[in-house]
Amino acid sequence: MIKKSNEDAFENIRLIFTDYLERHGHRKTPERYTILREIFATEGHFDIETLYIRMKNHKYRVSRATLYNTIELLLDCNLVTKHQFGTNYAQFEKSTMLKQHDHFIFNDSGEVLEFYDPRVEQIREDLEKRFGVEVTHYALTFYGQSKSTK
Amino acid sequence: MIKKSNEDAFENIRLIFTDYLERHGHRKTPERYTILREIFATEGHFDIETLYIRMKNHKYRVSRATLYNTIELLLDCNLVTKHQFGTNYAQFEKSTMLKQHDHFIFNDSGEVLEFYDPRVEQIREDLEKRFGVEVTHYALTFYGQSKSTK
DNA sequence: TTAGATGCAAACGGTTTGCAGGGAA
DNA sequence: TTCCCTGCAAACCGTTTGCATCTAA
Repeated sequence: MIKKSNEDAFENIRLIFTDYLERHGHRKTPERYTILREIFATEGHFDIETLYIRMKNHKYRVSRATLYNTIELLLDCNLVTKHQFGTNYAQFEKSTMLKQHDHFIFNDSGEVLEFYDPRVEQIREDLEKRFGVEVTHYALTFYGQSKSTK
Repeated sequence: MIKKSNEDAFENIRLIFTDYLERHGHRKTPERYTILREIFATEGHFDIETLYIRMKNHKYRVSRATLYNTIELLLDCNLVTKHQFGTNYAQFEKSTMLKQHDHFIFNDSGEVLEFYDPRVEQIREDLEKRFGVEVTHYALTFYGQSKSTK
């Protein structure tokens, strides 16, 4: 399922996860690696229910409880990022750790566009100085629609 | 409860709401105005449950269903703004329509700081040009903690 | 008079929890 | 062998919905 050219990259992800599990005294169960693999084989954003269905379709025996549990670990070691785009359920995406980006959400379809603007980083730095705080993470999300042709 | 100096401002809010209700053929019920008053007598952010408890304490007979219903109307006429700060429940605040601002959330306490940075507006404009979209609203939220004294 | 609004309680749906059985170490 | 982890199902909790009653228009 994963393209040959991505095998090495995924192997690296695996190692990061393994290292995290070992350092925290967590067991390296097959379920955890299966979930990791499924997530990194997925493009774009996903929610727990979608992931659950997808894994069921792939004939993996997995429970929602384990999905929630494992996602928590993946968030903790920064392999996955969590979003709350104004809906009542959480959405996730695998972290690239390379390309920082923010989101534009289409009001009608919920479709997600990604963009990057370096000025966010400046805002963050000024904020930290102004209030004497330390930013651990942030979310910048725009909502809207295609420009109506006037 | 509302200071004399704010009476005029609130009267103006009332008029905006009345106008909205009339234009949309909605009834001007006492419940709706009571909820409006309670919200505008509140500083900072609130959630539905908190508002419900507060109104019960003030001996107002009100149901959660009506709160959700009325909040929907207040959102629609831009008198109230909705936030989803990563929790699984929504938070709201009365709109000032004057001071645009964004948020910093303390990871531990959930306390909310407000700040303003004009560069967000520039990012928005560039985004609209770049993708040919129209932004209806947005959210910029930073999360973190007080800087550790080194 | 009557259609829209309210209060109440049940239903809904995403997430969390309790627990018996299973498997990594 | 130990006890952490899993699957399952029930519990949880914020939000939505159904319905009988009420009331603004």
